[in-house]
Amino acid sequence: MISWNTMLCGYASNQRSAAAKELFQKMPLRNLSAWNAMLSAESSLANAVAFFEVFPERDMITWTAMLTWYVHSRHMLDAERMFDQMPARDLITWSAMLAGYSRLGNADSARRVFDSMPQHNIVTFNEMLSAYAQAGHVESAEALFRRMPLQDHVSWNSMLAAHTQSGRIAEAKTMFDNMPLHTLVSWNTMLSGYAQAGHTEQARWIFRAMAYCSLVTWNAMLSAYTLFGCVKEASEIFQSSPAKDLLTWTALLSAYCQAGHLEYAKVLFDKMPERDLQSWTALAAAYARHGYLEDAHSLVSSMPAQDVVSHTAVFSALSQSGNLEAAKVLFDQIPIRNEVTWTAMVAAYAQNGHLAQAGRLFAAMPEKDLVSWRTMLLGLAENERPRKALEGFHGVKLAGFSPR
RNA sequence: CUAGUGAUCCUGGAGUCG
Repeated sequence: MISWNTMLCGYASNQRSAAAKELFQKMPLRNLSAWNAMLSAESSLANAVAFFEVFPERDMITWTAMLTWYVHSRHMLDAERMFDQMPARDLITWSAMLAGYSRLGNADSARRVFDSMPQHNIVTFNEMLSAYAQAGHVESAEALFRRMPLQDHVSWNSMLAAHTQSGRIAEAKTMFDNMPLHTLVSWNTMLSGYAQAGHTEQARWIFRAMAYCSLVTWNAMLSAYTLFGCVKEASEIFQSSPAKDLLTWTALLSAYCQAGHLEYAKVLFDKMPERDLQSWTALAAAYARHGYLEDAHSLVSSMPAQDVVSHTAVFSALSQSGNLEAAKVLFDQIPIRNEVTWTAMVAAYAQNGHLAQAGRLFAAMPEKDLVSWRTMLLGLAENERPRKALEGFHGVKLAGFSPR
């Protein structure tokens, strides 16, 4: 029984869901542990939901595994629903919820969960740390890092990533040099930190210096090139990488898209062994950005699902095409909007000289970030409203951003 | 650090300026 379950988990961690299913069905008898392992090994949220429905019995692990499916799919409302419905919760259940808000960069909700949970352990501290990092609150992350009762390699790596992801590459380097232990993740973090900061040479150097690497390493090196439109180098990395996953393919796809090689992009897209929302969006956005709005629309309508990003990608291309009327119509039609969507609409109004409309929309935005402020202020400045722009500049500080 | 199921760290898609 134990060895069956061990094999099942092996498939689960290799994402070999079909093999897991086959094994599960061949098992002479299946206990609850086997069912739970199979739940985690499912291939998609939809399959997991269906499988969860047919469980003969459920324990806390079953519920938490299902909740984790929702968390990984970023469906926090469903996760909350699970959390409320389940008969009992333990620290891991709480921790899974915290992880969900952490990934979304929602530091307030994360903090609320963190403060409500019955106890803390190293994992929950790490999750809260990472929530601050994700939200860009590096100082809070540092404070927590120092305050935690002990730090393990995950804490160090999270803190390291907090620095690289906020562009503090010098601090990251110092931290890296002073860490008690370097794991593969630490190396990968530094590699992609240099890559994102545009220090491609340094990234390359690390890549060569690494004794062991993983698919993540290859993908990080790939995106060091795709980020800056180096199609040639990117495809060389792609060719030489020993394994490829969805991220590998999508990274190369977006390199082609960025460089405007739409025909290559399409060929690659058709060759991809699997696609998800992000790969669909990359191609659709490229079509839209290069003026092929029809193709973008037809691609989008054949997509299996849509989210804020895919909607916004097509919308923002339309809003930049000069057709303000069509943009207004689409803006109202989009089922989900976020600050990016709103900002695109504000920019479109401003660029067409409709400052009053832009201002009204800006005031009505549910969330404003630094980019939205900059868009509004530059809109005012470019339309020769220096005084209003200055007033707005004051508002940026009031909103708690540091203006640049 | 070494025997079975659930939680935390690194890689891909959209907006402004650059």
